[in-house]
Amino acid sequence: MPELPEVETISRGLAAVLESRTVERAFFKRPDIMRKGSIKRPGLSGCRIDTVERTGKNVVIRFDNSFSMVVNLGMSGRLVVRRRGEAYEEMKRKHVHAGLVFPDGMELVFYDPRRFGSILITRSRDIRRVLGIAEDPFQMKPREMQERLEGRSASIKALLLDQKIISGLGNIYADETLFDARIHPLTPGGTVATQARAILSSARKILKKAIAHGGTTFRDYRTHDGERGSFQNHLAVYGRTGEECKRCAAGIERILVAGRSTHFCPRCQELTKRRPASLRSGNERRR
DNA sequence: AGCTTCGCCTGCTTGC
DNA sequence: TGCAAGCAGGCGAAGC
Repeated sequence: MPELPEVETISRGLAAVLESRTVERAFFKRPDIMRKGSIKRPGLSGCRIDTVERTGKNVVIRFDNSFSMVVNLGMSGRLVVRRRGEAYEEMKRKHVHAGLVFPDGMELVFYDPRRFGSILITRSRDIRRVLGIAEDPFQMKPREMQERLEGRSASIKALLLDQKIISGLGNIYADETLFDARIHPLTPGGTVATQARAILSSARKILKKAIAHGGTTFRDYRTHDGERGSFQNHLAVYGRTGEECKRCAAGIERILVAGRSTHFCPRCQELTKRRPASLRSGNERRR
């Protein structure tokens, strides 16, 4: 489940290994992993990798011929650099969907068993615009975040997961952010618009810490080296259903919000103010 | 348009 | 032990 910290970790690792390398050839084995709007047959042979960076939850590899390869890892996707053919010793061949081969015998492999991931090749430099996603928590101004929340009746959890509102957060870090900000996940976005600054600052704090730990590995996520992250040992609520809240010792609860399992402390993140019925969403009932 | 649910996909876990 | 059902979830599509 690569979210911003995991993708940042992968991108940094790849940047160190790939930047200034020349591509011998590229391969794309499964057409269905290519995102719609992607350039179909990009000429990547012989071009050089300028930079590897992160945009939202995407790894962006920029080439010197103005092409960019945008990789979304979905939830089980991995990008690993290995000696040619070696990737298959640890990963099933049928799940390797694309890759870049380099002249010195190394290759970058895109592996994704669940195939929720995708690849987009574009000539545009504005990746966020091509993907239709918003700034991430490090880029977004509190004022902008506030405007995006104002008048919204959807739960703050659903809005934090919406990459068009703010990018980079997934299920884990949305829960962790709301715990830190002491906001109940079912709170309608509009009612916490004025807390935009606090939400952003919580998100940044959590994300920074997670990046410092190399991200969170529950099962699938690995760095470009195949290493695990360690932030799962520092999570306050995610995956801790029934365990004690680290702040108040109440039992962490798990409910379904926006179709996602959602973890929170019922005491620290109380749904306090009663809002007008017109703002109340239909599924505030706990399931 | 806003909001919510669904379905894609595989592999691990749970329960009978 | 074996097998089916349940679950995980990013994201786009469909439905309300």
